[in-house]
Amino acid sequence: MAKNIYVGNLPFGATEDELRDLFSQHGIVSRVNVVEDRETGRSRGFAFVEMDEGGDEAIEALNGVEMGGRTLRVNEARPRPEPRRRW
DNA sequence: GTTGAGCGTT
Repeated sequence: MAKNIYVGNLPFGATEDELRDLFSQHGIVSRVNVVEDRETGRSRGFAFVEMDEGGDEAIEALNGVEMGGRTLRVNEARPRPEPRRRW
C-alpha cells in the first residue's frame, strides 16, 4: 500500500519533477502533487508525494534538508479535510 | 509562504 507524504516549507521554485526525482532516491514514487492556489495559479509552498515503497525512509532522509534556501518539512500527510461527493 | 482540486461523474 502506498504512503502519502506531506512536503511543506517548499521553495516556490520547486517543481513536481524535482520532488519526484528527490524522493525517488529513497523509494518508489507513485504520485506527486504540488499544491497551488486555484485562483492565482501560484504555488502555495507545499506538496504531496505518494510512495509505493520506501516512504518511511524518504521521510526520515528528506525531512529538514535544505532546498533552494528553505528547510523542507516532510512527514506523513493527514487525511483530506474535504468530503468530496462521489458517484 | 505549512495539509490538495476538478469533473459534472473521476
